[in-house]
Amino acid sequence: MPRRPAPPPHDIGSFRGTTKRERILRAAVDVFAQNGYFNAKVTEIAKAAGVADGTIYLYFDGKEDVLITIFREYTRGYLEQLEKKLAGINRPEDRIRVAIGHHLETLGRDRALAVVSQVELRHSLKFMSLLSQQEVADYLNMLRKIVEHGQSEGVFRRNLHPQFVAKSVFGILDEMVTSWILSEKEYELAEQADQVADLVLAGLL
Amino acid sequence: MPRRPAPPPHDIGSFRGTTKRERILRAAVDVFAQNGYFNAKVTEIAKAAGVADGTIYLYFDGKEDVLITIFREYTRGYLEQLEKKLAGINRPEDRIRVAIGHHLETLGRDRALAVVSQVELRHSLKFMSLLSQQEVADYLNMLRKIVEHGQSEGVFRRNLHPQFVAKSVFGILDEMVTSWILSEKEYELAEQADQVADLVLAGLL
Amino acid sequence: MPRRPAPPPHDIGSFRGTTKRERILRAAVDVFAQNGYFNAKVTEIAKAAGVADGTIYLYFDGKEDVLITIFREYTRGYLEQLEKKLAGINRPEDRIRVAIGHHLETLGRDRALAVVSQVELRHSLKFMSLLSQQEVADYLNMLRKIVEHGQSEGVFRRNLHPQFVAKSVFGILDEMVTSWILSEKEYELAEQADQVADLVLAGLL
Amino acid sequence: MPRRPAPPPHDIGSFRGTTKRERILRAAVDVFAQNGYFNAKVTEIAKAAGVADGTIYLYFDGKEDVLITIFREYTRGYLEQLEKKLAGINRPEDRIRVAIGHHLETLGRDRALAVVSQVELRHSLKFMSLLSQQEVADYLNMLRKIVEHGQSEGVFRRNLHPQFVAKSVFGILDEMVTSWILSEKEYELAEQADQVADLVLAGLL
DNA sequence: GATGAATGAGGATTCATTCAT
DNA sequence: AATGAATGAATCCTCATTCAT
Repeated sequence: MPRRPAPPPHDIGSFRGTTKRERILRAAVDVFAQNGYFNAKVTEIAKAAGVADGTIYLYFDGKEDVLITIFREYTRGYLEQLEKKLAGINRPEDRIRVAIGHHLETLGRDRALAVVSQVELRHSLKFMSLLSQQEVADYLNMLRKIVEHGQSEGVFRRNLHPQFVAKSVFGILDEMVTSWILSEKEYELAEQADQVADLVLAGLL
Repeated sequence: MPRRPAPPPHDIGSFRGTTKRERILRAAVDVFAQNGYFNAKVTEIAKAAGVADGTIYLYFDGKEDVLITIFREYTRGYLEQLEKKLAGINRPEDRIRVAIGHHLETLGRDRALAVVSQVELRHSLKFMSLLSQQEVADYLNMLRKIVEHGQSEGVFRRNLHPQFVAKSVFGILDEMVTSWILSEKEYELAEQADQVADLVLAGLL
Repeated sequence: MPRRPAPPPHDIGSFRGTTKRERILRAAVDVFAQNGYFNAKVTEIAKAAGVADGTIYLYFDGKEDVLITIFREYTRGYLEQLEKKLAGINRPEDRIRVAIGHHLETLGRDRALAVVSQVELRHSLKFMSLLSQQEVADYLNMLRKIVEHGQSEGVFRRNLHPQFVAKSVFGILDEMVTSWILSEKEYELAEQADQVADLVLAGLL
Repeated sequence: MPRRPAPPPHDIGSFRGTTKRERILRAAVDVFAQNGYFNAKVTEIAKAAGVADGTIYLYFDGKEDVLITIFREYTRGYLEQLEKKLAGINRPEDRIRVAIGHHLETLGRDRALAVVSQVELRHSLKFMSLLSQQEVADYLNMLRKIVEHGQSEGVFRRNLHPQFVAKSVFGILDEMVTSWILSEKEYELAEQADQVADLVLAGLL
């Protein structure tokens, strides 16, 4: 197994750096978003990144590894930042609002990344299983703990299963993002944060 | 002169018939669910359907048309049945519960179809756009009208945008289905209908 | 595993038929002889056979399988014919002469096949092992039995190991063929049969 | 201005030295023997030699040049040593025995070199032609002269063509070496020297 | 209508070689 | 002299689609 350059330590989630590795990842996000994973040609990614085709294989095992890496590094950064934001917040309602806001702000900032997240990362059952095992599970756990905390504080209703609520919140957010990338109207995704939080907290009634 | 046999009129949504066309659609659902759309080979679908490769092209324009047809015919049957179920129901809360139950029951009944619905139909932005334009829009409209009706009756809170609520409900249901197909545990999807309805109706607080 | 058309039963060793399978094998012999196995492009074989690239994969598992098949079918035919020729011959010296003649006549008749046999089939240790296990072993066994018969008849010296003699005869013949394909002079390979037999039978002294 | 360092004069045939050039040649013999010439990667040779990939190109024109060099330098050493061994020997039978012994001892001593010699050096017609023109021809000439000497002394039969006998002896030896490297049994190649000589000298009868 | 043998465009990947350091 | 990251040409194989039967 050929050694390869180690991933750079501090630019997680942004891919904005100028190392070849970062340029490849960023180019891949754009090309995947444009054409879809299966229709994306490695040559296109290379061209978009300004490197030779073969260079991609110095940094990644192949096309699929590029996609997985995008997801892994993006998710890691996403979760780290969310934890930081939650650090000083104690009221369960506020914690839910922060999580909701973070989700919509982060994806609303980068449409190509959102497309990859909502569409390309889900192109097969095998791939979805892979991802839902680790990273998505971590995210759902964070949401679940917020709910549990709210329930133990007596702020949230206790007859709802926390894991179920976590999935529901994720489902709503997920649909908002998908709807946004498919929408022909231009609007700020993050604008919907309050509405989502209101619905989740107060219900329909 | 018609290029191909017209679709039969009355077996929509089931694919259980024994015409070649139906057998192809059913086989395609299974093969797409098994391997994913891109990895599914036309030959495999033909073999599973018990027809020759070329026969598929007598009934469909190609592989993609098969997938689109699955979606179209499935969705049409789905919506027709939902409308029937809603026919005698008047209370907005009950109407929501019926819609939620229908969603989870229908997909919970056929895992392969659920996989195609949750995974394969979303494999590209172009495809998602196509579908969300018409059929998904119809479904969201039905949900929206239920919400509007509830609001005009004074049963539902009026400060929530009906379209937004419709998308949220869809998002929750969607996540429940996805979570179900990815789950290693065996459980009945429809069991979650009440929990979903409770959350939607009463909120977290 | 896709079924593939069964090999035709009666034209073993010649490849002169006009089925696609035979045309591919014959074309492969020529292209391998011309450029060497590793430098031979599948496209070239297809073009030489007058079929599309993909057609080769209907009949063979790949480039390597084509080479193996050439060897297998050629050798089978070779051994069958040798057995027939030996059928009516009883004197050990004559049997040796027939075997020697058969070897040189068969390869001397088809230079491209001789090149494949002497060069391309030996391009790797793994490949040589594969081939020497079965087919070459069969050939050596035939030669060995001729020697054993001669020894038991009291015609051949008994202090030589029959397997060793078989290998020696094979080695001499092999070198004559190789030398012939490398030679710039044009001569009939089969002309050397008597000389080889003389040397083998009478030795240098 | 010379493009590369001149080959060192005195370590011919051994490659055991510790100059980079020698280490590369020795590593190449091992890697070629292991994987075959075409499957051998330059990177592997470099790693085995403990040098950088690019360094190989300071000493050789490329992968093929490495293989040719191995052959050239090995053969030169082989022939020089054989000449020395023959220096004091006069009887034709003994001279033949010495040549046979030298062949089997030299290759029997280094299996990797034997593999390269029997397999890798013969991977293409073009390559075989190249080699048979010069070095192999020299070797055959040596053997031929031994035979001619024996004939003029009246020790060997005169009705055999000396060049033909030389090729035959070479063919037998070649087959013994090939058989040895393919054999699963462990045995000393040189043990067969007497048997070969016996057969060559006395024939089957 | 049905068949399935045949097609051939298309693309991920490899690896010998280069050259700036 | 030595390095090894980068290059990019080269090719085997896949598989959706066609069409003669």
